Amino acid sequence: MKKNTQCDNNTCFLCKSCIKEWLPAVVANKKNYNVKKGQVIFSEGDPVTGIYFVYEGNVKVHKKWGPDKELIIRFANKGAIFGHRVLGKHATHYPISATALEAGTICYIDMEFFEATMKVNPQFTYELMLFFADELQEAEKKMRNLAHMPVKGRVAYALLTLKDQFGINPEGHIDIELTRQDLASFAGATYETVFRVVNELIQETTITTNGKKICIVDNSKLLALTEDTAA
Amino acid sequence: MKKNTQCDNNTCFLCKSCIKEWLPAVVANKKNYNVKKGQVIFSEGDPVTGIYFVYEGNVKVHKKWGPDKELIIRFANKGAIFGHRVLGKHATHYPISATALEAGTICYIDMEFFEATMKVNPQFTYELMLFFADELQEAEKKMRNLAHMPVKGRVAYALLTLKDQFGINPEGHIDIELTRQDLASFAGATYETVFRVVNELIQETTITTNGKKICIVDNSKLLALTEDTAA
DNA sequence: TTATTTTTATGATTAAAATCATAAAAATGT
DNA sequence: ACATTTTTATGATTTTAATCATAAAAATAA
Repeated sequence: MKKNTQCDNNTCFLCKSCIKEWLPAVVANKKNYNVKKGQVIFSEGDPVTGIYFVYEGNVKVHKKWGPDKELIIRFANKGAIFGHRVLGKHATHYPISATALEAGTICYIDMEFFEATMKVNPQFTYELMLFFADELQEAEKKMRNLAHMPVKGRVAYALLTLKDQFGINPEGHIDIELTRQDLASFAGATYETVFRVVNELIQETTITTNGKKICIVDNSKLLALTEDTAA
Repeated sequence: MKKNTQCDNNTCFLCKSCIKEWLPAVVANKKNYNVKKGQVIFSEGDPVTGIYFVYEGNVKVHKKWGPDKELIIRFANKGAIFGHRVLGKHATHYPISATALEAGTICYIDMEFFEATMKVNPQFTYELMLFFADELQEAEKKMRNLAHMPVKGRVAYALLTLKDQFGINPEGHIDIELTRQDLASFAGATYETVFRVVNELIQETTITTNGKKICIVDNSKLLALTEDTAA
């Protein structure tokens, strides 16, 4: 990984949540890397060495199944931590992969320093714990959806999640561009099925698309599709 | 809830992870309740008032879908915490339900005291964070399984998980008795499908059953069914 | 700027699992 | 001990979504 662009030490979850006196230590220990589109940052099964933050760009966190299937667990955008599942007791290898969706800059903190950070910053550890609790809630909802919600609902849910995380840009579309395959992997379905479902949503004027750009026209319709009363 | 059996203040995650000096405060603030089989401890959507631990018995944590479907997220057995997802930022209502699988005793800690406990016990908060990280890893694996693994693999995975959590009793079977419906809800499939899959597993002498008792005969076969090379 | 790879597009077919229907057995409450 | 509810059992049918097949368009690399 090329090493040049430096982060501003004021963007990521770590810099924002640790006590100010600790920042010089962070600066001394952090390593910034430039990543290019499609670059694999770490891969499922790699031995754990540290934890990452996004400074610029977007990263997908995914878990593979067989040679050509995967589920995208979440996206990490500006400021977000990733690779943190390795904090658990028996975590010696990354249980997931992380891949850059576009060119950007990431920040790497080795485990040793990260653990010192937690010891010195109980408030940070507390915030991390709260963050995990939120992620767990989200994960549980997603599990339930994968088990019981039809694909159309899951695609609707995926779009709403993307809107929440990335927002709507001035042109009115969700501010991230994913391939249909990535959208499918995020919704937990195949490319073909998601392709068809997206077409349906367009037909019903629930959304409009322009290449990879997606615009939510009828939010309440999407929302309705995620209800357990829909089906 | 009836209130009689008292816990020994030495079993649950809280009592074991907080500093000893804090125990009297715990004892003063805890509330023990006896629950009977099938009793709903709290229900999805109820306003949050506190956090729970299991002293005796087993509890299922589940999330509903429609009027008659659910996904069992996990089981809480002796010592385990449950209801803890409410720690997240915007958590004012329980995102899941908890139901006793058998008669037992639970311990209730109100949120205010639980938050004080975390403030006073950074080590406890740290352990909680690690526990969450582990749960997240497990949740991600389960999501991936629900998205891509066939039902047979998911049932195999469920049985292995149950074995890990509850162990094998002297008679040689997994030390928890679930209805087929609960096993199905845990695997994220319907009763009928799981019923058939269990029959297949019996035919192939991978497992044997005796009513609700399940005995794993060929662990490696079950394990193989959970591999992404199986399908 | 041409070649190669990736992404989108779409129909046809198959497979997996859910749904529907019904009955017997077991467990539980009174 | 009997009535009621829950759980197990199993076949038939339907639905959903995955798989297979193929081609065009778009993006990227040489």
